[in-house]
Amino acid sequence: MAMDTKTQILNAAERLFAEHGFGDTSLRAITTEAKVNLASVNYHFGSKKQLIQEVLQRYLKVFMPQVDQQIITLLAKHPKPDVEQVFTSLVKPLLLLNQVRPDGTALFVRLLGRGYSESQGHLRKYITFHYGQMLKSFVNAVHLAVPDLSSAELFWRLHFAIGTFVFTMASSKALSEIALADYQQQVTVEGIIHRLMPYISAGVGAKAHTETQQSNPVLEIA
Amino acid sequence: MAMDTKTQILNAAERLFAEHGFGDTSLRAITTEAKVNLASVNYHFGSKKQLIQEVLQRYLKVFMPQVDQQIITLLAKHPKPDVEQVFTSLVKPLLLLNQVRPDGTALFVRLLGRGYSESQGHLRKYITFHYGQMLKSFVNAVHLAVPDLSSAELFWRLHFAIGTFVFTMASSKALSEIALADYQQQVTVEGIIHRLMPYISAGVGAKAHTETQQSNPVLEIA
DNA sequence: GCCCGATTCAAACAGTAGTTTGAATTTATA
DNA sequence: TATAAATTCAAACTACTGTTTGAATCGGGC
Repeated sequence: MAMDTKTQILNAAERLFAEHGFGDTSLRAITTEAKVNLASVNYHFGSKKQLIQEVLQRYLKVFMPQVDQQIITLLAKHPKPDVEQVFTSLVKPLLLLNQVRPDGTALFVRLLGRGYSESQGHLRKYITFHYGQMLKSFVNAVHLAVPDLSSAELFWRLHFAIGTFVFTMASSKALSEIALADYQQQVTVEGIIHRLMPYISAGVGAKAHTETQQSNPVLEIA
Repeated sequence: MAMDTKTQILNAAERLFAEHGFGDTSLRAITTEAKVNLASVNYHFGSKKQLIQEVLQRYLKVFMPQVDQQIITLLAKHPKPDVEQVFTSLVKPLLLLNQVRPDGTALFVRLLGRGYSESQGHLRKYITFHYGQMLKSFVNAVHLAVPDLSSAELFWRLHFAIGTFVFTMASSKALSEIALADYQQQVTVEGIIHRLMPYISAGVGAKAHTETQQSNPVLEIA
């Protein structure tokens, strides 16, 4: 059946993409793993680029509305949430992805990491375009938690947070291996996510340093 | 003269590597930019991989001893430094790289970002192998600043910090463009580095969360 | 049973990659 | 200046990429 082939491709692709990255995973590797013909990727998806999008979309369409829901619930209970509450509201939606696919949480966060590192902004634009409103709700919630930060400073802090998260997840396999070898720690993606929360929360919530410390005046624009 | 060709290749390579990444920069693009023959890369460097190493090595061999020096100086003055002091001791060595090459600081941090994201651990191993002792000094200094963290927790925190730094630097060009368009901020790499310090310091110094919160017992190893 | 659209398949295509070759040329040495 | 080594060069080589082609095959509706 047709749907089988399509799903087999998606499943094989996400595994290989997560492990080796998009650029270093060839369609031949995917179709071999999926036990389907090479041409079926272009038949069912049109191109490799669209395949990548559909791989991510399977998770994003579940994840983003869940986050939106969590933020609404959080703000209803705590109109002035603290930073850790806001970021922790990402955890449940992330763990829920294990119901989308076996090991879905780990796959998704690794794919996200790959996407951000490899796609020179394509993924950021894609998410902004398709989920712009939900993104804004989240940013606003963070701003409620750190009202003293300027919008510009918040922009930087959030991208620092994305960097922390995305890099850690993209490297999570290597890091887990080191942690096991050097510290006898058996690590799961879920464990890493929980470990990240205090770091990101403290970082985003840090008192802003002497703003515009060495920077030139910002005023040449009327 | 031979040295000219070699240097021209290094200069062209680092610029293109920093902008497009290692994988997406072809030797043909490098040799065209450097106005030298294609085969001269393999003649002078042996392979693309070795070229990448030499590009990084030009900075690492200056940067790492400088960091070592800074840490020694810091600990002499403050045997119990705080987190921000330790991380801020990276700033001067970073800025010094502008004397290695024009715009050297920006080039180096971007190359480092690319190296960490693209080379699946090769760069980490390379640095550990060649600069292991200096690395340990730095880690020890951080541990002095956050003595309450276990070694394992410190391991994670430091890799979170690397992630923050490396991702931000690899994306620095895109982020700067957004900051300019959306916030009329004229941003320099030096400015970003200073902006990172409070975030990273607060993150690494954050109180450890309920350690082994949901994790399974670690004890199946005798 | 036949037909038609959907799907699969092996094969080839066009483009790019890093690397190698061997002759031409430049540079240094004596 | 003659010789030998170092370097440059155009060209080809091998390998791999995503994509396309056109025929073979499959499945459901008449």
